[in-house]
Amino acid sequence: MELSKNFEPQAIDNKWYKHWMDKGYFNSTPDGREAYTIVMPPPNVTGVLHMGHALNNTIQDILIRHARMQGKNACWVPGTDHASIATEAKVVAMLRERGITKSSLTRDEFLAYAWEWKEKYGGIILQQLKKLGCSLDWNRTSFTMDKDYYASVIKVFVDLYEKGLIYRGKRMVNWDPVSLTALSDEEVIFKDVDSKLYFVHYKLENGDPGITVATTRPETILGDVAICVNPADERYSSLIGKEVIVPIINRRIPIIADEYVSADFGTGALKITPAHDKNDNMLGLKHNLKAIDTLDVTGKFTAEELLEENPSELVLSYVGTDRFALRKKIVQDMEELGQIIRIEDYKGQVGTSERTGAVIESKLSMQWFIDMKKFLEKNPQSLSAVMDDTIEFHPAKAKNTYSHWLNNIKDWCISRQLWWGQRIPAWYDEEGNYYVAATEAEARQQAAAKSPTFNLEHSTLSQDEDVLDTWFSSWLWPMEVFKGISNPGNEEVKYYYPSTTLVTGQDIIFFWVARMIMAGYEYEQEYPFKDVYFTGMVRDKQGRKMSKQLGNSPDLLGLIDQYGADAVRFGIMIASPAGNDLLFDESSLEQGRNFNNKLWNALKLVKMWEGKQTTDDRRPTTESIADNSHLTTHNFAISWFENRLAEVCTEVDTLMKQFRLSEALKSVYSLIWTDFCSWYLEWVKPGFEQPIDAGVYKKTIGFFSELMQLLHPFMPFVSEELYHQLEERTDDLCVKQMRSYPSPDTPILQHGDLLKDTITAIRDVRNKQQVKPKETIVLHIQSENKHVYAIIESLLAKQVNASAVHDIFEPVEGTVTLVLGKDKFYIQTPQPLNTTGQKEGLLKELDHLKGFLASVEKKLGNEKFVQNARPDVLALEQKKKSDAESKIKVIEESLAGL
RNA sequence: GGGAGUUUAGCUCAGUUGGUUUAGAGCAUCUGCCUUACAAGCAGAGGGUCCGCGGUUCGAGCCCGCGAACUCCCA
Repeated sequence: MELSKNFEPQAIDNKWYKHWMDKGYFNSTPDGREAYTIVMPPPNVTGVLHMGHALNNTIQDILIRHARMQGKNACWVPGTDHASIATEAKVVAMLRERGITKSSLTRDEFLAYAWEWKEKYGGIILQQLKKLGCSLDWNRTSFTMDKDYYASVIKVFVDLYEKGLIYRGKRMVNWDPVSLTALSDEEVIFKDVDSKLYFVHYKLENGDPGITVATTRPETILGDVAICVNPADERYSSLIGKEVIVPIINRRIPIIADEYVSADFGTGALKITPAHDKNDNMLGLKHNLKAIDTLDVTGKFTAEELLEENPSELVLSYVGTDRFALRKKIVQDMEELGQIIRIEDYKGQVGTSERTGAVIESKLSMQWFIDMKKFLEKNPQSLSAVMDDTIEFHPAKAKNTYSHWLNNIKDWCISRQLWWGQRIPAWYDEEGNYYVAATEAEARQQAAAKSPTFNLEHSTLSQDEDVLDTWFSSWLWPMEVFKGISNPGNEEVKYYYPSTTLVTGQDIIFFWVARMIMAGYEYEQEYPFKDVYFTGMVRDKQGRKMSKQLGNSPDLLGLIDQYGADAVRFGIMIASPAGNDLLFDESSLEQGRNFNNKLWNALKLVKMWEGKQTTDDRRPTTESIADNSHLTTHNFAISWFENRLAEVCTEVDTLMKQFRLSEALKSVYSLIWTDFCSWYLEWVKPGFEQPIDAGVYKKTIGFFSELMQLLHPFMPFVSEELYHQLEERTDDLCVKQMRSYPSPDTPILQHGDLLKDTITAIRDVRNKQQVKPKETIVLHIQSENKHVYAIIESLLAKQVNASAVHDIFEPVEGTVTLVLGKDKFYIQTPQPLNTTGQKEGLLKELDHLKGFLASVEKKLGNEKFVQNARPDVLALEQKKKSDAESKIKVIEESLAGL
């Protein structure tokens, strides 16, 4: 069969993915083998495949394929996350395009649209992962809103409520006035903004001048309940305890003192608006101040809580004005009253919604919370397991971040004012009492038992309108994908839980990793995963985050079409150590494609030998060449590569265990390209039109196959294809088990290094002497290790195009001298010598050696070093000295001969 | 404002309790090659004040202190 000029991945990728699926290689069921489990971080149903997913899932696929080839029962679970806020926003936007507003729909009608949307777009990302070659057990695909999953989330809520770990309370939340929901601190992004600092004067009751405060938010002034100064601030000590009048609304408020206020910011006086600022709220609670809310849920002015103060017409005219317009209006009105002293430019920060971009309002709101301190006290292993490496973080430095968060943990607000998600299982009676239960029927039973006015037949209960935070469902993911919550103790969860490795982004270490660990200890009394591999952020080559706004996210599917999935995987992995950001550059994909092509061409070379084999009985068989004394040209090459392969396999195994995947790939890459293609294949390659030894051919096919196996976890498609191209097979590489490798034979590897170094050095001489590739040289070797050169001599001659090699004991006149270690080479070239270049080279080398020798002698001349250094270090330094001295001698001799 | 991390060749990164030849790799660069697997290639080469300053030590890229720049997290 004719092989194409270059490797063409497109047809091959699809063919093999289908074949693997047909064979069911990715499916896992519990058996007697050790399980290797990964639960995929479920992507949002709103997502499309981007570089972050590609990085994350390539890593997981490498780990799972490696485990599968090592005889583990590999199980990689796919799935998606319902992503309340993001999905609801998408659905609302879709409805808006169709001219439908959310408020015109009932909850059920809206949810019907949401499900429709999810069915249509929700699985796209998982389909795209198939293109990347991800070996997922598709039978196990889960979704955080599946029926059982939904029920398990509700079950956990009820359970935690009954354990006293969930409470309901009015708390200051980050309110998004656009999506009309509370956000967690983690969903708020702080941005630097140019704003103004307004200096507002509050008069004393009797109309005398009072106190001036500096504020960035004058629109909240109608909710002011106090002015606060630092008790040590002498400027204001006489005013403490007096009352001032709030402009416009003319409310009398006290001047109080608290050390919280810093005297050197603004005027040193702070207005207190407990309903609209976190710190003010904290001070309000401390000083027993009322909170007066003046903004509604959409951020517009409301006078509802001002009515008992008989507000003026001016105040009432503000009703319905948006907070930013209100700021302008109130400033204008206060300027007219002469109460704005001055306005300064100010650089401040505002919190914005991660999802909608809206400026966040701090707002008092009734929400559901988890008491995280109590939860942690109940499950202290959540922290200790990470700190003592029961759960290992890669890189370990992520432990710092983790412990810092757990040690400063705050209560988790788990309610969201949305419809898409698990609805909070709390039911309210007409008197405002509430009952937490999995079903309404159970809630009714509770109500009947607790409330004398509740009538089981006639009274009605209404369910809480809110849904739970998405993380409140995904923290159960490693358990519930195996039905660990909905069907506790079942065979699957017993087999697969805890999972082996989690691969996720450092950015969700609190949102998700920490909470999964906490939930794992609460419900399975065991950690959810043994190792956590953190990926960094994907950036463009200028180091900018990838984002839609910048338009610097590459089209991944386009890249896969262009370069092939293996090349994309290679490009992503070659430079992304654990925890480091990946600076994505398309040129690394090119490197991957070139690598594919190199493999393809090596295949073409080997296939050329298929029909041109010969057996030579004079040589020892290639199967039994353990004894060095029998080494000849061909079987030295074989023996060397066999040992080199064993060495790298061991190395890769160690690197994989340490999660240094990028380095493991580098090792495989250079083993294939440099050791196999550039050295080994050249060494065993027969001359033009010559046949190859049948034993050598057989060995070469074997090596090539083993290299493909080593490469397979990283580049599954090309390796499977070549594995089948090399020989007719009845098995597939995908599930082929790794063999164990003996420890390599060091002398053979050293001989190989000597051979390679000698070839390179002589080629350098040829280059510098401008010897044409086709011209031959004659080589004279002066060495004490003649038996070593006897083994490698013919390979050496072939690789440097020497017509003859002679062992000699005396320098040869009229030749180029090359010094390597203690060995000397005299190279006879066809042209006259370029002695200047040679002299320069030798002088440079001499200079380097003398400098080196000086540094070693300085060390050895230091009495304290000789006294303190370990004996082996001392011996080494002495060896360095004698080596350098003898090399210098050799070079000086050579120079004298020039 | 608080905390963490990073800084090694033009770029991206290794460098494992301080000593293994006055620092390694890949990519990029330069030179020579259309050598019969591969120009998406082959052969060879050049390239570093290990961020700066001070300290500990016989010995520092590695340990300690101060400083600089960048990044991330939290407020």
